[in-house]
Amino acid sequence: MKLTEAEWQIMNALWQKHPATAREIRDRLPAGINWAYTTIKTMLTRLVEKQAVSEIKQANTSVYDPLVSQQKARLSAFRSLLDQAFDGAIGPLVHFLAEEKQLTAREKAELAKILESEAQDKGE
Amino acid sequence: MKLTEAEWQIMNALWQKHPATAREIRDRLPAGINWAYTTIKTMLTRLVEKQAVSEIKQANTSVYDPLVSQQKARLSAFRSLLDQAFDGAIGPLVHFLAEEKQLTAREKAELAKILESEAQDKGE
DNA sequence: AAGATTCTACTACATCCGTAGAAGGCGACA
DNA sequence: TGTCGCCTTCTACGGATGTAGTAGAATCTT
Repeated sequence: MKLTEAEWQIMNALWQKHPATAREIRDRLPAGINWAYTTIKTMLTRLVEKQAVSEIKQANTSVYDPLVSQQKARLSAFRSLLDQAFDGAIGPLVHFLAEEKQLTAREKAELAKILESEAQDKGE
Repeated sequence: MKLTEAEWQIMNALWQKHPATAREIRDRLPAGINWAYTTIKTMLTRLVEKQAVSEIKQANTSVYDPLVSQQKARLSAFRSLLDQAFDGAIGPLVHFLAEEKQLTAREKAELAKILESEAQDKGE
């Protein structure tokens, strides 16, 4: 399930709270995004075709629900990034993160802490 | 510098070893990608327009060099992913990685180890 | 110097993506 | 019952993207 940039916006709004109508989604889009109502509808239609969301008509108004979980969409995006930009492996990503001055030490520490405790839990 | 999927393929081949000619790039693309020579050229032209690579003509053949480093391209892709799929923050990504069963404990541990030593080095 | 090979520049074209207008249906309300 | 406001579906359109063919120039090979 590959989402486009605009579709991510919609999905993000939908995951936030659902089911939701097109208008609700629109109101929940980040400030700065001011799409016409019909634009939202168009994208919802496409997402329904893609089976990323479901649509049910209540009276004359459609309400939408995500069919793919945020977790799943994130995984897919994450894997794509890995494949495309990091040789498909965690190793190069780690390397990159370590090198990357633009991530603060705090961010790195946070990342490290959680991952470490996780790894211990599971053992390996 | 936003690269498309196909452009990443080209850039990956180019970063691997450069300068390189179109033909060399072509030969270095992952098995499974079998683009026509002219397809490579088209994309190189577009990358030159975008100023992602430079082109110098040696005799009648162009040789190409990356103008954006792999590190920079990676950063940009990483940030995009963060913004698009993880609320622009490391936190949610961490959360995701921790939850994600599909990353092995080994991968997580590896990630954690490097990040931790990094964070300590730098202090914050 | 003819022929084969290889390169470049230009053009093409289907599909996807972002974005939205137009037109018509329906319930609320004066 | 006319019309206001919101909803829906259908249609559109320019630009980006993936993919490549064609034609002619340059170079190698005998």
